[in-house]
Amino acid sequence: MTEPQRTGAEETAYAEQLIADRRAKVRRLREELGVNPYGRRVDGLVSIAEARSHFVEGAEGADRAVVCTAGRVMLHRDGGKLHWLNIRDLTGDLQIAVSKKDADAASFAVTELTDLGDIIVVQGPVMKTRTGEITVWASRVEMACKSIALPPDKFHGIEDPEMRYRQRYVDMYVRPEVSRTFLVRSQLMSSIRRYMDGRGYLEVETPMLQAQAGGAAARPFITHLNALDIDLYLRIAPELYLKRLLVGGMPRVYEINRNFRNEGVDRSHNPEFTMMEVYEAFGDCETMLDLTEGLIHELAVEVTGAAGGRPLLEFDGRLINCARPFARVTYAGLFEGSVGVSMFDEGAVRAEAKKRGLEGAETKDHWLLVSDLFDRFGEQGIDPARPTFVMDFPSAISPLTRPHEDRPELAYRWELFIAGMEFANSYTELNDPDVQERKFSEQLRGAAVEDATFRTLDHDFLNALRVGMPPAGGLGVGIDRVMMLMTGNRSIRDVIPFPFMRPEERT
RNA sequence: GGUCGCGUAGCUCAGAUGGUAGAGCAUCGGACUUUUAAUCCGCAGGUCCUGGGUUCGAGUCCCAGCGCGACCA
Repeated sequence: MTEPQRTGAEETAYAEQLIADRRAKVRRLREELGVNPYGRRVDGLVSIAEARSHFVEGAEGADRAVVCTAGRVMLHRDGGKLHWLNIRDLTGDLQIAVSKKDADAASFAVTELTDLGDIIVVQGPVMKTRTGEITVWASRVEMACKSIALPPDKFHGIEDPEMRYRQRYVDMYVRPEVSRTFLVRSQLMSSIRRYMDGRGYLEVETPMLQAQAGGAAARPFITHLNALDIDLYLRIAPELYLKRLLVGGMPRVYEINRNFRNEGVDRSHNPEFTMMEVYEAFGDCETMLDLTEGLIHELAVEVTGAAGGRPLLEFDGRLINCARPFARVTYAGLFEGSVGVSMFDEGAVRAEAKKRGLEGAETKDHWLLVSDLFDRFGEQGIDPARPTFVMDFPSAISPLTRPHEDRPELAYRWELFIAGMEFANSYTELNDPDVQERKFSEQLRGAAVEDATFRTLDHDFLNALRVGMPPAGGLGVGIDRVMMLMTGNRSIRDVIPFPFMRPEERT
């Protein structure tokens, strides 16, 4: 580590001067105009979209609708005795004209002290200018909040991706499509819950602080409980607790919440991410497949408006057809097609792994090599433009999954791939406590040294299975990725309002 | 982890071959009652990411580091 770098937290003398200019206007509003630069409660406000909707073609004078609306100042054209402003809220933009003749004197004085980034309240009739722009011809203007921060370029906005994510609150008003994404995300979250609730699934909440981080193969974050002086893990998956609820007698449960994985940060991975997990007693992975296909299809129909037809989502430069049924391929078939050898042939798999320069081609477990090869090359065999279920994963890499009766190397497990990303993962759950215990132990032995510290046998979970869990289907859906697909954003950072960022160093 | 690219005014960006650091927007002062990235006149604004090196001279070339991004493993 060397000297911390200079950051945007420090201001140059010039930036300080620009801010001082803005602070001076705060003072002038107070001292010269007797106006509170930070506003007051306003009743009867309408959104900008609603204000625009009140425009009546041909209406003159008193026939014009008078509205009261508010927004952030995006543009300000000072014409001396006539000011033009463009304001913005979540619903859109609106032009405001403030004429010295038609606005009251206090309002006009406030307008003269209005800068880009301020939030103003405007009242007046809705009309159209001679160039056809819907405009509120202000009779009254109030300062709702004076902004003393320096606004970004009025035309280019913020271009630096880092600053966009760090100052998302600026990014959101500068780029309407950012706010729109979060709006759609919010609506789709409701839709997902409606879909699940409508099918009789109960939404539940299970621990995020766990003494053992189980239910997935991932490195956990470690935290500390002072009261007991013990380390705890942030959960990597809710699976083992949701299954306990099945043991307890809940027939259909789901949880939508954050999981935490101490791994890479890139375009499709955030350290904390939102998953939906679902368990259904007396179901299996086919039950979950129907549920998943229906959900993705329904959401796609909702965002495209393609009622019942073929919802086509534009993503990463291609159209993705979410019409049912989705494609199905087998893991073994995909493996053989992409890698060129049968995954069941250990010798051939090792030879191929060596040829392709994989680590541990001679020493690693056969099925771990298969998994490595599949992750690296197998997914290339999937048509990215078609949602595709990859069926029948190897048992050896699916420790919580029931094996096929007639072919125990294969498990009743599938994953859903769309546009080269994994969207969902589902099992027919293993409910034989003895097989489960054996598989956990095998997995522990196979774990790398650094991972072994996190992998301990969850004895209470095994006890729950001994009490008895009904046969069940289980499902995990990566909600952030669903949102990427549905909103057409290629980066997970664009569907998470505040994605993880390296903390800024301050000197 | 690897490769490539980027880092210059508050913001967005130019700065061939090394030779006094530029524009637009924003700010500040002035003009303007139908503008819409308003326009016009004027002023001001710089740790060229950091450190080292080569050179008479480095924003520019070299080395190292930091940060960000893209692609790849």
